[in-house]
Amino acid sequence: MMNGTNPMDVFLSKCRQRNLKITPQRTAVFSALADAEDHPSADAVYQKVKKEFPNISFDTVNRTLIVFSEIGLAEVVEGQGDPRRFDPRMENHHHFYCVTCGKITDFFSEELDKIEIPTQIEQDFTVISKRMVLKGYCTDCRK
Amino acid sequence: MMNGTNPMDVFLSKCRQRNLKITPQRTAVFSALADAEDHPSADAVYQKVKKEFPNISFDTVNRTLIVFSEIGLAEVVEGQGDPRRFDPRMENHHHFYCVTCGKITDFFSEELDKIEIPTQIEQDFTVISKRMVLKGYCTDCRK
DNA sequence: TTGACAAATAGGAATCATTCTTATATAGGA
DNA sequence: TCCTATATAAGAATGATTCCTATTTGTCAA
Ligand SMILES: [Mn+2]
Ligand SMILES: [Mn+2]
Ligand SMILES: [Zn+2]
Ligand SMILES: [Zn+2]
Repeated sequence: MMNGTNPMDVFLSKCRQRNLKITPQRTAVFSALADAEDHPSADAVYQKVKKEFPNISFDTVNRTLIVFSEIGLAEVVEGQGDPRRFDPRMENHHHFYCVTCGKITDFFSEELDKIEIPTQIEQDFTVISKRMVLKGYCTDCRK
Repeated sequence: MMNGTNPMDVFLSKCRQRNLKITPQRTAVFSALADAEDHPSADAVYQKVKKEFPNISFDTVNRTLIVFSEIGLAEVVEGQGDPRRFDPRMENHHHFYCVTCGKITDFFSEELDKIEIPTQIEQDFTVISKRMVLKGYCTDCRK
C-alpha cells in the first residue's frame, strides 16, 4: 500500500505510530496549524479551529499542539516571553523576528545551513538543532 | 573628566543620558543583573535583590529590567514561552539552549559572527541583531 | 539648604497565558 | 457491538506580567 507524503498522511501515520487516536479535534488542529504561515500561538490556532468546532476548548488545542511538538509534527520556536509560538515547518530554516509587531518570518539559506558549530560546543553538548535568529524591523514596521 | 568603562559607570552614564533617576533600587537591580551569568528571569533577579532590599517589589524589578533592555544595558533573549530572560552581555554572541533544563549557555565564535545575512533579508528588513540559537542537551542533562 | 515637582516606588489588583482536575464522551481494537 | 484506554470540555488553579494609585524620593533651581 502506498503512503502519500502530503501533510495529512504524515499526520495520520505519526498518530498511528504513537497510538494517538485520530479525533476530529486533533485533525482540525493539525490542519489549522499546517495551513498557518505565521507561527501562531496556541490561542491563534484555537481561534481558527473554533470556527469549525465551536465547542472545542482552548485546553484541547494547546495540549494537542504540545503533543505535535513532541512527535515531530511541529516545533516550538523561540519567542520573547510571549506565549509559545508553533512552527509547522520542519525543514531546517531560519527566522527573522520583528521586535515591533512580533511577526516571525521564515527564511532559507544553504549558506547558513552549512555553518560549522564550534568544536567546543559539539563536545560539551548534544546539539539537536541550529537556527539563525535575526531581530529587527519588518517592512510594515520600519517607516 | 574621565569616564570609566566598568559596568557601573556605563550604568550611571546611560541613566544620566536618559534622565533616569539613579535610585538605590535601580542600582541594585543593575548590579544583580550585571553579576548574573545565567540569563535570569525577572523573578530570579527579584529574589537576588530582595536579599538587600527586602521591601522591593517585583514590579519594580521587572519594570527596571525592561527599561534596561530599552536603553541598551541588557537584552531580552529568546525563550520558549517561558518568562522573559535577560542577558546583561551586550557583546555579539550566541546561545545554546538546553531543552531539558532550560539553561542558556553563551558561546562565542568569530566564524559565526562573520556570517552574511542573505541579500533578500537585508533588503526587506532592517536587521538589528543576529544570533545563532542551538538547541539540545547540556552536559548535565544528557546521560 | 530648601522647596517644588517630575519620576519612581510599593503594594495590590487585574490581566493574560498556561496547566491541572474531573466528569463525560469516544476511537478503535476485540 | 462492546470494552476500555484515550481524549475531551469546562472551569478552577496557577504563574507570569502588567496596570493602577497613593506615597516617596532624586534632582535641580532658587
Ligand atoms: Mn519557521
Ligand atoms: Mn547570552
Ligand atoms: Zn513588524
Ligand atoms: Zn540541561
